[in-house]
This record gives sequence, C-alpha cells and structure tokens, in this order.
Amino acid sequence: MPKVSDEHLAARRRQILDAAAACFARDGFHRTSMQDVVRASGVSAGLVYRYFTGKDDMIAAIVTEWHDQRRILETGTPDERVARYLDHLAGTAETARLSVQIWAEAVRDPRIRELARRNVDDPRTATADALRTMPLAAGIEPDAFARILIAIYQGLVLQTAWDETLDTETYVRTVAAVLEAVTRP
Amino acid sequence: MPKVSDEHLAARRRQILDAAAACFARDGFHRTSMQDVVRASGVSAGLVYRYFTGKDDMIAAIVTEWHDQRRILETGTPDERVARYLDHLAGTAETARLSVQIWAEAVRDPRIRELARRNVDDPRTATADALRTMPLAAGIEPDAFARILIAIYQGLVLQTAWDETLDTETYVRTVAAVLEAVTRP
Amino acid sequence: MPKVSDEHLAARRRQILDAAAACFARDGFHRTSMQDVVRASGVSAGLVYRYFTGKDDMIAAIVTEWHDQRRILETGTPDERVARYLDHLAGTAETARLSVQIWAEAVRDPRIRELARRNVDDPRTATADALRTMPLAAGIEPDAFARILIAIYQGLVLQTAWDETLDTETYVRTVAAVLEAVTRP
Amino acid sequence: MPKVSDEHLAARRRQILDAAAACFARDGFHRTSMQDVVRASGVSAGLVYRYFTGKDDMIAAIVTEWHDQRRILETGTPDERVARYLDHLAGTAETARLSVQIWAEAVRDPRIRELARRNVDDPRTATADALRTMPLAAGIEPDAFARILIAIYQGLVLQTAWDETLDTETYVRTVAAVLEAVTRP
DNA sequence: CATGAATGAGCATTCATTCAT
DNA sequence: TATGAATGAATGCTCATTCAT
Repeated sequence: MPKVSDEHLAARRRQILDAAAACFARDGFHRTSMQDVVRASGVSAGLVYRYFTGKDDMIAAIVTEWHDQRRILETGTPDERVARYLDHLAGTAETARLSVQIWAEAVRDPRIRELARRNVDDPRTATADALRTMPLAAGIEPDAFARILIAIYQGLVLQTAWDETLDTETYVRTVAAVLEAVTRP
Repeated sequence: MPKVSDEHLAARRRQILDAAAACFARDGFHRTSMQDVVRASGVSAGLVYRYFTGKDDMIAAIVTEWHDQRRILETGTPDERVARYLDHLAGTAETARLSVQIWAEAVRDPRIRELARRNVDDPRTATADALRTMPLAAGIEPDAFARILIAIYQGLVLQTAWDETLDTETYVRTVAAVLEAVTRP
Repeated sequence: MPKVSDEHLAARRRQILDAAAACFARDGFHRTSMQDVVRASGVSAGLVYRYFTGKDDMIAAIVTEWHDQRRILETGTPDERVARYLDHLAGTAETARLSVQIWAEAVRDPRIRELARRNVDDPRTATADALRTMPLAAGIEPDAFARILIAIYQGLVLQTAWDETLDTETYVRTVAAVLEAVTRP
Repeated sequence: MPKVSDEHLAARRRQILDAAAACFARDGFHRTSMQDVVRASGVSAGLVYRYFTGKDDMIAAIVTEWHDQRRILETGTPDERVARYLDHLAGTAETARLSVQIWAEAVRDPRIRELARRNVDDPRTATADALRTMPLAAGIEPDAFARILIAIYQGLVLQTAWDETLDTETYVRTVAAVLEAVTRP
C-alpha cells in the first residue's frame, strides 16, 4: 500500500490550495470551475476530491487561512500596533482581489460572514481598548474610530484590487498623519 | 392593439431590474440563475429577454445605475459636500450588499472595473481639489486624504453589508470629528 | 366589422408566403424562426397566425405551390415536351435553393415526401410512355431513362443552388445532345 | 488509471458519430436535438462534449467524412472509373438521406457549401479530362457531360432517399447504355 | 382586422462530482 | 495513490404560439 509521507500530503494540499486561490482571486468562486482548479494545480480531478470533499470545502479552507491574517492589532504596545497596521495597508494585489471575493461570498454564506465579521470585530475591539487609554480629539468615539481604521484598511484593499499601480506610500503616510491629528490633539 | 404605453414598458423593466437587483444583492451575480430572477420578478423567462439581451446585459444595466450614484461630492460648497458625504455613509443594507457584489465583479470584468474606479476617482479628484483650498493638519496630503474618505465610505458599506444592525450614527459623528480634526488644525 | 376584400386577403397571404419562401430558401425551414418571417413580411406576429395555423401550415402551403410546378412533361407532342424540359433546366437560384430545402424536408415528413415523389413519378411515367413510342439506343430502358432525365434535372437544380454562376446554357445543349444520341440511334 | 486506450477513445467517437449520423439522416441537423443524439448513442450528455466541442463540430465531422467519399472518379483507367461510378450509383438509403441533409445545409453554410462544391468539381474535372481523350457523340461537351454524370448520380441519391424500394439495377444498366451511346458514337 | 407583449416548453451546453481502472 | 472518462442535473437562452387590447 503506497502510504506516502505527511509532508507529501501537505505539499499536495498546498499545491491545490495555491492554485485554487489564484483562480478564485482572478475569477471569483463561482466563475472558477473545478476544471480550472484542476488545470491550474496540475493534478487530476479525482485527486482534488481526496484532499477536499468538494468545492465548498476548498473555499472554506481558503477562507479559513485568510481569516487567520487578523490579530495584527491585538497584541503589543500601541505604537507597535500602529506600525503593524500601517505596514499591512500595503498588501499584494492578488491578496486584495481574493479578499474582495471573500467579502462578496460573506454576503451570501453565513459561516463565511461570521469569519469576516470577526476579522473586523476582533481587531476593532482591541483597537478601541487601546484608544480608550489615549487622549483623543473632540468628538472621537474610540469604538467608532476603531471601526474607521478598519474601514480605511478595507477601502485600500478594495482600491488595490482594482488598481495595481495605486501609490500606497503616500496613502500610508497620510493615514499616519490622521492618526497623529486624532490621537495627539 | 397592444402597443402598450412607454410607462408600462418602463415599469416592466423596473420590475425585472428590481427583482434582479434583490437576487444579485443576496446571492451574487453567478449564484443567481435566470430562473431565480424570473421567479422573483413574476414574469416569464421569455419576457426577460425582451427587455435585456441576456444576463450580462441585465448586470450591465444594474451596474450602470449603481455607477450613477456617484457625483455626490462633485458639486456645491465644501460644507454641502461634507454634509452629503456624511449623509450617504448610512445607506441601506441591500444597497450595500449589491455594492459588494459589484466590487467583486469589478475584479474580473474590466468594463465594470472601469466604472468602479471612476466611482472612486471622480469624487476623489473633486474632493482633493476642495481640500487644497482648506487648511490641513500636518502631513495630510489632499489627494491621499480624499482617497481615505472614499475608503472610509467603502469600509462602512462593506461592514453594513455584513451587519444590518451596525450603528451608523456614532460612526458618522466620529467621521465628522475626524474631518474636523484634520481640516481645522 | 372591417370585412376587407378577398383581394386584400389574398395579397396579404402572398406577401407572407413570399417572405417566408425567401427566408426558407436562404436558411432552411428549421433555421428560420417565425420572427424571421414576421420581420421579412412586415406584418405582425399575430397576423401570420390568421393566415396560417402555424409554421407547419406555412411550410405545407409553400410545398404545395412548389409541387404544382410539375406537369411540364405530361402534355403536348414529344418535341414540345423536350423543349419545355430543356427550358426548365435553367431555373433561378432562389427556386433551386428552396427546392433543396424541400427535398431535405421530404426525407423526414411523409406527406411532403409523397408530394416530392409524385413530382418525380408523374413526369417520369408520362415521359416513359412517350419514350416507348420512339426508337431508342441499345440497352436504354424507357422507364429508367425517364428517371435519368428527372435526375439530370434534379442534379442541375442542386448545383445551381450552390453556385449561381453555373453556366446552364452549355449544360442544356449537351443534355439535348444526349437526348439526340439516345433517341435517334 | 483510466487513461483508456486510443482504440477505446476512437470507438467511443465512432459510436457517437454513427448515432448522430443516423439521427441527422432521419430528421435533419436542426430537428435533431442533442438529447436525441445522446439517447441514440447511449452515452451521457456530458460525454458527447468531451468528443465534440458542440453540435456544429459534430456536424462538421460528419460532413468531412461524407466529403471524403469523393475521389471515386479521379484515378484509374477510364473503364475502371466508369465501373466504380456505376457501382456507386447504388448506395444505401441512409447514406442517401444524410447526403440530402448535407446538401440542404450546404445552401446556408458557406463552409459546407465549399466541400459540397468540391465533391462536384473534383470528380467533374477529372471526368471531363478523361472524356476529352474519347470519341464523343455530336454536340457533347466534355465538361457539361461530366456535370451531367454528377447530376445523374445526385438525382439517384435523391430518389433513393425518398424511396428505398427504388430498383437501382435497371437504372444503372441504362446509365451504362447512355454512356455507351455517347462515348461510342 | 391588426398588434406585439407575454408565455413556457425545449434547446445546446456546462460543471461538480464519481468511480472503474 | 492517482487518473480522467463518465455522469446527469442545472444553466442561459430561443422560439412557436396565444391573447388582451
């Protein structure tokens, strides 16, 4: 019985998942056929179904990995968190495109929506807690401002998904200036 | 002779388009079958094709209407624009969900992407011009800050699409406070 | 009650039938939609169904008219018949194309096949009778040669349907020479 | 691993193509639905599309095979060609019916028309060349008489398509006698 | 008499999934 | 383990026909 190593299994799974992610980022979940994934991954149709129970399972795996990208804003000193937040504003275009597809899927699939919302809520709560320890400009509600910071991140992801040439550097600098103006009144 | 009135024709088109928009907002463009639209609109399959050449044409019509929702930030005094911008932060959940589906579609369809980008770029340019006439906090680049305002709008749309209960009021007030902090240094 | 004249009715019917024949000759019966006929005839969809019970009825009407084009070889002196036969070898391309479509339809529709076969058999029998009164070259069976003359006619119709530029004149002259060689041994 | 043999693949293709040809011969190309072909071939709907890109491709394959039935009159001594020509006058009824359907399709599809015309022109040219080396009865133009021989063939195909009981033997004998009368003046 | 909006069954085709090898 | 041929339900769309006006 050709029992192969766990590394081999994991590598195969990665190979399929990466190919699928590339397809999904480009064409969306529903315009990507399993044949597309099969072709892109270089394995056979049958094999895909030994690693994933079906298309939905594959989507779930990709969404789960995407979901784990949060936690950026949940640990460290406020300054560290700000630095990491600003860093992450500049992501790759493919990641951005995949995110947008997942956002759309979150609209119709409650389980994905749950994950997507936690990707907003967990960092937001953590950020709001941090903001409450700081002096804030007049009228700034910590919780709402935390939500605004998430929105700024999401908006940039969206704009990056549509325009690879977008100059994130100036954008990041100005976000920093906004943070400065609001938290150092 | 059943050469019916133009109003009737327009109303029929609306009826189909509204039903389609509701389907698309809920399930996305590709998970919505024409049968779904047919069922939701209450007309027959054949009739849909008298008003639209096909599914793509229907999507195009919906995207075009969505695209015309911009121009909010392009006319009036700065104060009027700010008021209108803040007003529009609080949209309906269905509109938000449809927007997210269109964003996702914009990733794969260049024509839709073009419209989506213009929905960002036209207001952004107009806003940046207005910002240049105002005193700004240190480090705030007019163009980047205009983009941030769009991002804030987009982020709220996204969060509204996932969570109907989201309290937009506090959010809007805090956005106003951010504007205050940045433009009245 | 707007009771119109019989001439009007007949003219309307002709108008529709001619438009239909043109469509059928170009695209065949099954690639021509009723919408095509409606468009080509310039009347409304509903009106077509006041003159014909349906598409099949319209086809039947056209096939019946086509069927009445036989009888060429059934009356007159042998010489007159030969002259008329040779004359009819050179038909218009549109008529030829319509004939080919009818032939194909005759393969699947027994009623049309019956008419098509009578278009072969009636002239054939009449011709064979005439041939039996003439001296024939060695080995020429009157009935088979009559069939051959029909075949020659059909073959030219077919070749005309595919090639409008076909030179029928030389062809007709050589058919006459064949007749000469066979009937004047 | 079900990388099945090439023979298996070819056999499957044949199975589908034969079933399709039978359907097309009986009902014509446009009255035959893919479901009909699927039913007749005994395979699933999906499988048909692994062997043919669509209905048009299947028609093209059948027409191409049909087209290769020419060349009968292009090689060998004149006597051999005559023998083969007379042999082929007696074809099967199904082949005849398929030919008629292809002829009709040739009227509307320029690519099929091209093949159909070459099925006339290639043998005709070869035959005319052969005829030019022979003594001919008065008034017989080699090229026109070659065309007449094609017409005789086509006419018999057509009459066979409508009438399976047609006695081809007498017909063939009389065609031979005509050839005799014309080429041995 | 005449219109053309409306119908819905039927069509060609795709695609997630299975299973014999 | 790995393959890819095979399945069949579902999709977007067309079209002959009807009927309210």
